[in-house]
Amino acid sequence: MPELPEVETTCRGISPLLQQQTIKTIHIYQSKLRQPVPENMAQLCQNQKIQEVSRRGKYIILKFSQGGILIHLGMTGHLRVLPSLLDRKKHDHIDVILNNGHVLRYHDPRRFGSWQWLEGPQQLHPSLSKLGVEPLSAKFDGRYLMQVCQQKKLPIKSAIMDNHIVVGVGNIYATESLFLSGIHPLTPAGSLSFDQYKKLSYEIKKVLKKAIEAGGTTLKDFMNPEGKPGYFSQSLYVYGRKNSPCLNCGDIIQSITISGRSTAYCPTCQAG
DNA sequence: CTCAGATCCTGTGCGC
DNA sequence: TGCGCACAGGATCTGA
Repeated sequence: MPELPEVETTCRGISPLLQQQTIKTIHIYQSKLRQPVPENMAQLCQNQKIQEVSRRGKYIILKFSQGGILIHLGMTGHLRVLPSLLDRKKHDHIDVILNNGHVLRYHDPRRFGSWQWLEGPQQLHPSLSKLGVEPLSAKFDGRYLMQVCQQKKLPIKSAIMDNHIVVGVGNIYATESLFLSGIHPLTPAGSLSFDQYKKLSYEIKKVLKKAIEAGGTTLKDFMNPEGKPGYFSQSLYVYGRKNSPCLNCGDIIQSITISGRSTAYCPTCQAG
């Protein structure tokens, strides 16, 4: 389940292997992803030179001199650069073959990901145009969070998971950052104190940065077929710990459903 | 406008 | 041991 840190790690991992490389051809074995891969994707990408590999929210962008590819890993997507075309496995859906023989391989069992062609100014693409601020940017702080949550009655957890407000905060890190902030996930978004907005934005940044740092150790694996990049055995305080004792106070971790997502919290540490 | 819920997909892990 | 089912969740759409 790639969240922002995993996507960032993927981006950093594949970037040096793709930069300035030219695409020879693309093999699309399965085009039925979350939305169909454009039929002319391979054609559009042929002989294109990858100028830059970047991330926006949970999207990875391969930029050409004109146009580019917009990749989302969905729930179970992986990108890996391999030395050759050998050893294709089940659920390997797309291969981008470079002139140097290396292969950027997309693997995605659940096919929740997407590959879109990017045309014209990036920021105008429908998938990018409405995205909120980057959580690790200076724009994301207590003041911003307070401003965008004003008058909102939906749970604060739903608000910080809303792409239009802030990108890249999925269920795991939303759950964790609320615990670390001592805020109950059902608290109406508009009713936090300024100190709570500050604390929450700070904890979101902190938990994401920590995860990215942990991911740095797996960067070398992006060129290793046997490696397992992108997933961190990070210590989680509440996520997935339903009915276990709180690591802070010993109370039993509860779980509720918010917007269809399981949400663990400590009734004592997150009372208010 | 605001917000909740359904939808897409398949591997995993649980109970019986 | 094996079967069946609930569950996992990001983005997008629908409808109250």
